[in-house]
Amino acid sequence: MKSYERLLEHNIKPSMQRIAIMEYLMDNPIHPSADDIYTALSPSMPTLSKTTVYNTLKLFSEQGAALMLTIDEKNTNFDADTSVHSHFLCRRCGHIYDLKCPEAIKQVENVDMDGHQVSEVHYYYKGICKNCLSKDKETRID
Amino acid sequence: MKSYERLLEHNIKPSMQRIAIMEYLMDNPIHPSADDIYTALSPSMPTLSKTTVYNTLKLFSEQGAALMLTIDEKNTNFDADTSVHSHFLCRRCGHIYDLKCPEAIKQVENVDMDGHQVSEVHYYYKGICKNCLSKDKETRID
DNA sequence: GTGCTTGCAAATCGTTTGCAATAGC
DNA sequence: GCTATTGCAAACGATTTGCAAGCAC
Repeated sequence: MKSYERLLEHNIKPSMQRIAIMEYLMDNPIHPSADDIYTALSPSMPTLSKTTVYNTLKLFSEQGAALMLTIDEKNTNFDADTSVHSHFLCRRCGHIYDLKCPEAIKQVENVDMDGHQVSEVHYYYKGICKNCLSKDKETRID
Repeated sequence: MKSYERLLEHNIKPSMQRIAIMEYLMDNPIHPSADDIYTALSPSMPTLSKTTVYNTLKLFSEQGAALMLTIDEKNTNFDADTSVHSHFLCRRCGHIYDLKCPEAIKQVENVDMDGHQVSEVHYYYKGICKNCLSKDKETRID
């Protein structure tokens, strides 16, 4: 069970709840919010509380086991993929896409940060996603 | 008066409140929150309401006259400098620093965005700032 | 049984909404 | 006078807190 090992790797003591939340994050790379996770797990874990979801996600991000994304002004979103990559938020449909981090950027970390010690990097892009763009084309009257 | 012209440039009809808020943003490039701005202006504008500050900042960011930063999970911060640059948040003191956007990154926009139409770019770094680092050194017992 | 984890209910707080009062052309 | 802007009070909603109960070693 991958999620279990993932917790150990990040010095997080496993519990039923923690395993379930990590598993959900790893199996559903859709950048869910705390509420999304609670709603998804609640049916199969009726005693799960939202507080536990919040506590657990906070723990994960502190331990580096998940990324806390603040790309969407309305919600905090979570990502089990902690490798260096960028995110794109569609202003129309609200989806968050993963983007390869452009090669040019990868070199940049820890270089020329003006003396600050960097431990987290977030590259956010916002606009209209290609799916919403193509819907525009379909319905346009030329 | 610079802030007045700035509003016109972005098709924002000037008003006392809008001018004051833009002026505060331009004169205080400390990435204030809505509440910071309200608190700062309130003494000299006793009838100013927080609602107006929120409405105005929303308008500014929609019109491209200011950036809405979501680097800090707790607060939304605003920046009158809309040129391409990065931000660094110190986890210890909470300050947000402007950073030159590394040359390598500047080229990247609108390139290889996987077909998505990008209208906003946010580069966020988090960690411990150089000032907090040097305080650590002073008090360390070697 | 000690300490960590969980979960409920209540509180918090930044932000938004509804709507009436006001200002500007 | 008509339209946009402002501001108050109330609502909202995501997240946090206090604390009691449960679990694990």
